[in-house]
Amino acid sequence: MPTRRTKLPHSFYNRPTLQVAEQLLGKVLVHRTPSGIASGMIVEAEAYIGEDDPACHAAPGPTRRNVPLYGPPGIAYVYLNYGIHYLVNAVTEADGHPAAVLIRALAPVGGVVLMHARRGAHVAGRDLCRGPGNLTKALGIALSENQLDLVSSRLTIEDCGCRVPGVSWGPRIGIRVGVEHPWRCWMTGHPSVSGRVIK
DNA sequence: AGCAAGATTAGC
DNA sequence: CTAATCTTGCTA
Repeated sequence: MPTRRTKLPHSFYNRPTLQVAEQLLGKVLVHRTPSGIASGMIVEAEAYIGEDDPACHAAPGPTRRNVPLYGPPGIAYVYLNYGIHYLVNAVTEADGHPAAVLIRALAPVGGVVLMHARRGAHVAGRDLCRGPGNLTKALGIALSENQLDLVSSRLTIEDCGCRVPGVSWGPRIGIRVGVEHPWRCWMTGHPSVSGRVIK
């Protein structure tokens, strides 16, 4: 019998963001579209916490773009980065407290054929959802998925009962401010973790 | 109104 | 190393 998958409840996200980030590792991000269902296990995530975190989108205060961060936990925050890539976050902590976990990499679980169709047939399996912009493309996540409820919408995060063998922590990558916080976590040694070095 | 920078990626 | 491409927030 396959392990029963259960959607993570809102209470899962209504906790300190670092704790949510670590516990999201091993969980499965699922997107159901008319084209089919695609899913992947989260292997890398970063925490962005409050207006005092210079790298958090909430740093300038509330704006039209970052309003989801100020809303209730368990909601998706999707935005366009560099004008090209969509990045997906899970909003955390109590309503009114802006914080979120950025999903940076997945290990493909289901819908691999669909992922190849979206990303290109030449892409290696371990690279299909490697990197925050790549995984949204593979799962078909765009601005239309912004503010979806991760508990009850077509975009969900589920617990498959997977055990995480090891977790590593380090500085967040791809940012120029806030690098002093070791708020990036990943499954130690997993091949789908984005290991890009930023100068 | 104009401009620089940004939680990235692919290609040369 | 650099282009691609668009929203935000600051300056004028």
